Amino acid sequence: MDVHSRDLRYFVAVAEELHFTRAAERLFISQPALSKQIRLLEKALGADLFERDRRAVALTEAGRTLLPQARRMLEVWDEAQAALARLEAARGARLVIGMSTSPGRGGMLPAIRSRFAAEFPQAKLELRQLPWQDPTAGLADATSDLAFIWLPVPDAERYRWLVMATEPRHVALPLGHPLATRDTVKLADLLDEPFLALPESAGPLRAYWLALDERAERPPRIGAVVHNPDETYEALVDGRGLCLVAAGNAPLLTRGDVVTRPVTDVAPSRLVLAWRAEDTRPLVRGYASAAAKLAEGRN
Amino acid sequence: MDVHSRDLRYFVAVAEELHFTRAAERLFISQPALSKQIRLLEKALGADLFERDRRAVALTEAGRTLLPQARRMLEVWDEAQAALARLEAARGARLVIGMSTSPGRGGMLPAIRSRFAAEFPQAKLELRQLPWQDPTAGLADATSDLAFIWLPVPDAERYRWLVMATEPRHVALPLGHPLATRDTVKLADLLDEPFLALPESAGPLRAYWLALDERAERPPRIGAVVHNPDETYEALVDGRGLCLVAAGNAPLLTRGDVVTRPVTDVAPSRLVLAWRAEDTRPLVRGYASAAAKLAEGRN
DNA sequence: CACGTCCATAGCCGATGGTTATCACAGAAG
DNA sequence: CTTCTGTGATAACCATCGGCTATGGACGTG
Repeated sequence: MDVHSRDLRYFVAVAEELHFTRAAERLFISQPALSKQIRLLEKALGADLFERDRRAVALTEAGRTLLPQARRMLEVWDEAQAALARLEAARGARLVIGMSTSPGRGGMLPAIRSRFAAEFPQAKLELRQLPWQDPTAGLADATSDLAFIWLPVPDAERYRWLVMATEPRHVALPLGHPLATRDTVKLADLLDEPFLALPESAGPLRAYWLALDERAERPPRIGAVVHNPDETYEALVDGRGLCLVAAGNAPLLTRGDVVTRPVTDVAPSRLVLAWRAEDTRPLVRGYASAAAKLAEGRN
Repeated sequence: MDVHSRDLRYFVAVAEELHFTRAAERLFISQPALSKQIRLLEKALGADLFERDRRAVALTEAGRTLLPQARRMLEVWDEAQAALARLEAARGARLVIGMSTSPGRGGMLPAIRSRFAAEFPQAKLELRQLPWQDPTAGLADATSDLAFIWLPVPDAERYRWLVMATEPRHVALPLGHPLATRDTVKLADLLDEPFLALPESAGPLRAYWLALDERAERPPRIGAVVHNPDETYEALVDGRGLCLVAAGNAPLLTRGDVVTRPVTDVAPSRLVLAWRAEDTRPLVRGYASAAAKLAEGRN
């Protein structure tokens, strides 16, 4: 009998959560899909793996027998992929990491690099800053292999990602602005102000940083379109508008006559490490999993 | 990235044969299907596994890296299934082995039993002789879990099997029959004789033992319909007809006034151990693989 | 008793994994 | 040189699989 490693992942997830709905969430699939797959696995094995007792899910003896074996299968496969990744690395493979804004945030980038290098010492990494016309920082046109970008990602089903930071959004203003005297502001305070906007090509991300969804019927005035941190800084001190910015990106703008203030009633922003869904090269996954271990440690 | 163990089996087969067509045969799939799956695996891994050089197929470095890991994955899965099978056995699971005729053949049955018992000491085996109305010896109605039967199996896609013996066919005759003086006979010698036939319900198997395909335009005369070895023996000594019989089954009939003679120009018969394709219970597979090891040893 | 929680079922749909038929090409044979 | 043979790749097609949403039914709980 054959198995799909996916089904083993599903099984392990349910065995760990002992809760189908939660396990399904963790696996990013629907609960019925998970139920069905587990049922099919049980049918294929000819043995029940879980005892569903209306209110509780428990492993059967067969489930307890299978669990360590399933984990081992998954480990062996991980190891196989790592071996292939090391081979790629040894052949001089190079990974291009794109970013929309420097991830900064207390050495996140070097921390990932060192974890990654520990496993794939020979792999080469190349970092690229990309202008904001491309909200995927080079993933879309495959000039980057992975990218640090902001949700929402356009064409979301084409990508996979890992949330690296969830941060409140601030508003950036020139020092002389009346709101600069406040400690915090509300979105309502900003609705009549001109905004700096991302280029049209940024799609839903442009809307997101203009808080379009949250400003109800009040369309924003666009003071300027900006393509990188420097342009943004200049537009701010010029008084051409203000803009929302992730708390962690505030340092990029507050270098002289610009300050940022928390906006207390907008949804926080999420910085993610993303890659193309169809790009299953082990080295790419290797970088992602180095980042995942780090993100885990931080949470 | 996920894998299907089937794809790993395919990969290992090609790596061992270094020949797609032969590997496909071994895997019981078509060559294009195999080519496609290997291509997809390579694509998913982002690395070529084979170098196809028109006349030769060779492993790439990535292929050589993956091969031992793939084997290990498959081993771990085998072990997982064996563990589940042992669990089933420990719970008192019972396997029913049906047979159309006693397999005999120098202790094949005890040999399989002892191999099987070595791995699953607690499993119970039950042997059943079934009359010839059912050419699947109880598989069709699930009263048997595995069965020793003869090809061709009706509804072939519902079953899987393992060839346990390939044997020339003899003709069984009463001692006084004119052909009994010959050492061997040809099918042509038999075309005008009345034949003992399996019941209609035996389907293609009835046709097979009447050699319908091989007698061209000469339909057989049916002397009697027989349902088990005893009936057959009696019909033979009664002179109601003669019949083809696998060499290994000759001892069942040659107990007194019946002899058998090789028929030199009919295709040999194949005795198989069969089970239902959808029955993937590890214990069933365990019995089959005990039989497989034995069959290997014999060939 | 009404409600919420949670797993199962039903119906639907695109992707996957198989099939057969055919191609393109290399080497062997004539 | 042409033809035949063996091999892997490609194309077109089809059933099954793995996902989704919507809904059901059996509990505990307020």
